[in-house]
Amino acid sequence: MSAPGRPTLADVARRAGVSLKTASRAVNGEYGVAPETADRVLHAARELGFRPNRMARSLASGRATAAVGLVIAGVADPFFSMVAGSVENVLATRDLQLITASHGDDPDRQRTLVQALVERRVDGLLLVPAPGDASYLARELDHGLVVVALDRPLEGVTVDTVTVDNRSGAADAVRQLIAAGHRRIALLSGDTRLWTCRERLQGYRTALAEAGLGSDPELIASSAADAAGAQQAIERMLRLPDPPTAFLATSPLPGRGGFRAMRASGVQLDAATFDDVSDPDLLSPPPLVVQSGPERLGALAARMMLERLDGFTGPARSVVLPTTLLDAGPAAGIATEVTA
Amino acid sequence: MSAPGRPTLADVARRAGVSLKTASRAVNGEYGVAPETADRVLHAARELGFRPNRMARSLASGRATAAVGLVIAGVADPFFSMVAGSVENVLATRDLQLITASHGDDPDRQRTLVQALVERRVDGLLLVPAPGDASYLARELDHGLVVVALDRPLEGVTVDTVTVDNRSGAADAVRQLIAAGHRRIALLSGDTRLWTCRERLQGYRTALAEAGLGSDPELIASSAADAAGAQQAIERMLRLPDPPTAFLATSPLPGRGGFRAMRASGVQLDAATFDDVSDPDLLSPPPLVVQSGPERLGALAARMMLERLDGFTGPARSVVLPTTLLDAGPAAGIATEVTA
DNA sequence: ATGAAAGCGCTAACAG
DNA sequence: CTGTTAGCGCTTTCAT
Repeated sequence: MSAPGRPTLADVARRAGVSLKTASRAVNGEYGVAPETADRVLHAARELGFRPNRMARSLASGRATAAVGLVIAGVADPFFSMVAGSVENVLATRDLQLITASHGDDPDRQRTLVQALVERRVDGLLLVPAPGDASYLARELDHGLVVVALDRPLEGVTVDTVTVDNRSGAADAVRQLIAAGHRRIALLSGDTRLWTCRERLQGYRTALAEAGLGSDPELIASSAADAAGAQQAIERMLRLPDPPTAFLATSPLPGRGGFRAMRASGVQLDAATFDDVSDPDLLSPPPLVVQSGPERLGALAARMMLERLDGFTGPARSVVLPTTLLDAGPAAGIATEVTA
Repeated sequence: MSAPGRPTLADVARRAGVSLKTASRAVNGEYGVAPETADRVLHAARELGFRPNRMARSLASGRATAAVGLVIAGVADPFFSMVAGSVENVLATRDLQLITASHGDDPDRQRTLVQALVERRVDGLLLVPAPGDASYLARELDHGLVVVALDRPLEGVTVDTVTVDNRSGAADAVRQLIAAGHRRIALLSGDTRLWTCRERLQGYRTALAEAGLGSDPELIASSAADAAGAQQAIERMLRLPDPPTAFLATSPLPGRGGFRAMRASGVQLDAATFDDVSDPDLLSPPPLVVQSGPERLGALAARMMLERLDGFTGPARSVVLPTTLLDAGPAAGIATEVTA
């Protein structure tokens, strides 16, 4: 009985007895409309339930769409959802809408998503790059697309980038474990196609080398991207003649797997893990947490994007943020046991 | 040196030496184009880096925008991010883009967001309603907007809704605590403006009443929406002459607060909590977890929306899903202590 | 202060 | 098989 499609501005104009242009002016609150006329138009609009069509608007005006795309590995992942949250907060200050999409670290999927967003003419693209070449973006950049990479660098094109110093973060954590007396430190790595994981592995190796401890391949589980895989890996390592006394997990999931392994086998290890954002202090023993700071990453990337949208045209900037080492509870307790 | 704006279909047509319409057909892979001509057009498109403007497309064709809005309390919240993830998965099967936005339980903000999404002409709206009246949606429904509410009912309009049986979930958890011997069970409630929290409170009361245990106001902390508040509340309760021996938290955050309180005061309580999605089994003691199942909620709501988009026009449906009670580890241990 | 005409980038009818 | 003419809903010129 209703819904003959949505009312258009023409409908509003007709109902108010004015021209299309006058209605447009009134609705947009522009100058040059008699207060009384404007009132009449606004009234008509309200009665009709008029909602301007933003697509038509930006098509006609050539102005921006006021939407930005956020392409991440996975929305459901707490780390990335925190990134999304902080991005949203920054964007909301400018009434920019967020179109989110996940590529699940699949480069082809990423390409598809980027294309879809370009076809929607988003003003900008915030990207947590999937592994692999992304030089196809060059063409979009040429056509004026603003792209900011975050958490990982983008391969194949040069754009504003904000990452964290993963190597130092991992190295610091390992150094602290070594200082606590550990000599056999396992590494539970997430997907090694990921730049972040590879960097963290480097940091791990560096810190071990510094201390004159070679890195034992048997203590490196590089295919333990999920909790179950990591758990098995640790359980296997615990059966070694010279088992680990501590571990570093390059992502939260393997870290949790490590804790499960401890639980299942009744052994206590000192733990260090990256980016565990859900109350790591309630775990026992409380792990060392290397924090990338997802909110900080997202907020900074979003701000860099806003600067570009505001007209900044300098060369691509690259920001490398330091990680924060959170000691969820001193690891000393276990450590002394080990050294004793 | 490049970027004279994006190439349009007209540019492609000109370069390929064909008419606009032919170019359109070729680009869209429609019938009725000589293979050789199509090839020429596609080539031109590729060279120019042509990307169809979807806004123009849907404006001209009157077809849908292939975008749906997801308005939730907060993207950064793990529960809602899991909802978002499952929604995205379902929508991806139809190449629908997701525009996400958070209202932070502010009804005004929700209204603003809904309006913005309507102005973008999203095909549908998935909504975790903020508290308060939303009858303004009636007008949009009239104009053909498809709305599906999830996790909470929408006040003021009748739309497809998918929620869970919060009362039974809470009651079941409390019953189990009672069965384990507890008589003094605290309630840590999140924001009581929220329907879910109020329902859970009801369930809590019901289960206590069933067992002939009145609900003691001193054991109900209804302003403990965050972890810190809940922690303080529990710590206060522990100083009561007759302190609680267990608690039920209506949301994950208060639940975590409860665990912090236990830790800080060195007291062990049996715990039950709603929707703690991050390895509750690693907490000690492992809590009972009442699971709303965010993925299930999101996926079902998304599917209901797809049915509507596919033309289903029946009356509004309301699905109430059962919760799942996850026993992260038998609570019996502590319970026997209590009853002994 | 208001309006008529043209056009944004594309598709939808109809022709040829 | 291909092209022409409208027109989507809105904003621009440029008049009046």
